[in-house]
Amino acid sequence: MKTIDLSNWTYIKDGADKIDLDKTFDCGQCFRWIKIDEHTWQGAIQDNIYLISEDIVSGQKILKTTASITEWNDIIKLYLDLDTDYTINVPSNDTFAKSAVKYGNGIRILQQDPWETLISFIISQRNNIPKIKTTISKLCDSFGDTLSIKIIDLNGETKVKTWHSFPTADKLAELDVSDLNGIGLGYRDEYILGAAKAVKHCKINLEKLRGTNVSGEYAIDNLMQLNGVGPKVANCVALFGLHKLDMFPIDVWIQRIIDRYYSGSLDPKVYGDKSGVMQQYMFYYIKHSSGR
DNA sequence: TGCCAGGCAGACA
DNA sequence: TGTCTGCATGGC
Repeated sequence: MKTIDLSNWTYIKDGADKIDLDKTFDCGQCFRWIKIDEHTWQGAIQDNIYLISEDIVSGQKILKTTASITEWNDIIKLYLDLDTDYTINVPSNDTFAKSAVKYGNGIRILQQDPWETLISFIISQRNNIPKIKTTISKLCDSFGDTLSIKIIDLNGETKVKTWHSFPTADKLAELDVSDLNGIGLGYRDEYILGAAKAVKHCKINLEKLRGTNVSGEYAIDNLMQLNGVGPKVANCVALFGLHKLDMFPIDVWIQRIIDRYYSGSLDPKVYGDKSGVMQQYMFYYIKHSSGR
């Protein structure tokens, strides 16, 4: 059983100024990270639970984590994408994009599990973010493996908490539509089962699509072979699950921006090979600022 | 109570 | 090829 000792944090200075945890975990790219206090987020990476927190020490921003320094360097730093340069050259007359970059600064595009991302964004269609989170949580509680974590608090008292992993493709592929009643998937239930069977039977290989030698366009063509996966969901999976940072999902919010600020037409290529980062800045900006 | 949500598939012209 | 419509569910 994994133990989290809240009196034993690992302190990280390197890269701390590159990330804003609130923006990163609350910008709509992931749905299972939970804010447990003013500065701390809890989530799972590769079925291990971690806490990550922000703090100020001697006037300098630092990160604190319950992970070991080895886990940080080998797993979490990569997951948070802290080694990637997010510099974007914005055209000088593109005032909306400039504002979005400033407002969204600190968002990192997480290197999430492709399978979880695929199912999460199939669920996302015609749903709002609170509903997406509720539905995914029910799916995990019903069909994920139960993980137990021992938490030692600051008083030395031990509590055991349970957590459910994201259900595997093999697990979901065994199910019938009726098994998904009560999850709240609505008409998406058959899309989920179809995707699970496609992955189980190797009709689509998400790990292969994740390869750096595979283009975003090729990945999207493959993803759209799945019933229930259209251009928007495929772009989100490519960006958030396959880490194709040049993909630019166009949802109702981005389309609203394009209509309002770009006279109905915007070529994401103007933002270079990090246009997906720009897309997320714009999405966060329009949803959270008074500019909406 | 009614509106709407990080869309999609299928029908139709 | 482009446009239109129905779709399950629940948060607000």
